[in-house]
Amino acid sequence: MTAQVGTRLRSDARDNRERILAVARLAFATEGLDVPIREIARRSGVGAATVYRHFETKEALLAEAFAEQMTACSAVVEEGLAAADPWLGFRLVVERLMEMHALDRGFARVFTSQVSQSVFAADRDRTLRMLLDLVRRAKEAGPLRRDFVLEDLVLALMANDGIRAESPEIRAAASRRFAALMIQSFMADPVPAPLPPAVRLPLTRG
Amino acid sequence: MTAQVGTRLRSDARDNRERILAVARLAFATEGLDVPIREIARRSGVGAATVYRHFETKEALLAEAFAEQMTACSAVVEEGLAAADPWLGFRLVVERLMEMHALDRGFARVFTSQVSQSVFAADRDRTLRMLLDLVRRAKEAGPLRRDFVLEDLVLALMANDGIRAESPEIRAAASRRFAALMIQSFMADPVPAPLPPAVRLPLTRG
DNA sequence: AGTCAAACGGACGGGGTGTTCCGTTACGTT
DNA sequence: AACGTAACGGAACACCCCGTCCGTTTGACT
Repeated sequence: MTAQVGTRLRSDARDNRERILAVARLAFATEGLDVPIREIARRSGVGAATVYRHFETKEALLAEAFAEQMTACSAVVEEGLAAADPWLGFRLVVERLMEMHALDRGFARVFTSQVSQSVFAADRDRTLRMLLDLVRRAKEAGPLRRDFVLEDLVLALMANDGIRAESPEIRAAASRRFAALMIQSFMADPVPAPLPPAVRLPLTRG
Repeated sequence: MTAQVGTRLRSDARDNRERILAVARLAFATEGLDVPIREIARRSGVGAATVYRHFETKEALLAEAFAEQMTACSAVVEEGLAAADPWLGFRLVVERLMEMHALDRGFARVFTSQVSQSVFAADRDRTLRMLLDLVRRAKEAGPLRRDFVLEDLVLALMANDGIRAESPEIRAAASRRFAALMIQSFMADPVPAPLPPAVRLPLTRG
């Protein structure tokens, strides 16, 4: 059973727990969700059993590892809601969410995972529902196209997750340009705006 | 070693080879690249060794299975090049490529795979290079934004691959809407156009 | 220092995958 | 019909994964 948060842990246990979480966050962010538990244990300097003593299953570890990312998403949405101009707030949310997802492969994946039973679905849906108000206001204010639906943002986020690159830096750059393009497409009366720099993907050198 | 194409195969061998290819194409298209070779062998009614006798490695099987999809891509681009209006041609290419990728998870994945050594990279790059002319003409004609680069299409295709859904139908519908959005964002002087219907993704029911 | 339960980690079982070995089958030719 | 070989397929190999068991270590408290 997962150790209770309220329960006093032995000092070594508490240290191990936090070290495992830190290692897991980094590993999942940079390498994706399929990093083996054993590998996380190895990098944490513990045995595999110790990881399982602290986290019932791999999904439990994922849930805890991404908890702060999840709340960071909520924070971004709240920031967007607080903006004076709803369209600016909406843009900010799109840009920030996509950047977060670009910098954390693992989180991006679980955020858009389709499994409704997932531990993340509830939090994600709450975050997205908060956005509904911002969307409504951005439509009323004019700049957001009327036929935009929340699912379009989900679509854009899933699409953003599809962007792969050799390094987090390149992926972030590609994601920035992608976000700018998507925002263009969400505008009711688009005024062409300059885009972030294009990225050089490992394709035709021509 | 993979059986030579020119070499006369025994009738049963030839039958098996084509059955394996057909099964592999369907499996990779509907279930993705990680369908086990064993499973493909089982569905083909042969042993695993028989698959390996016809295809040196799994990647070789992938290459051959997606060969016709690869040429279909070239055909789409040529169709686009042949269009009288380069912008219409460009739109057609984007829409058709994205639809193809939405209907074939496996092909989508290998087409945008970053491994330059990949057997697909050469064909893909040749196809993309053909597009350069269409892009240039679409820019000169006016509708395509001047700061568009070919990498943006690759970006869009990778993004399209990120769209996941429960069924191929839903994925295709989502992809259609996504393609329309991307095309909007590629326009130099966007005139808001109606979008294909929104998709109901398994998220907030609100 | 002594004690004891909490915490640990190496080894294990069960399952999966790509690929190969080798004894068996069956096609095609005489 | 007989025969040689191309082709076959089940079993095996090597590797990796998740999750658990159990004998050993170690922190905390007296």
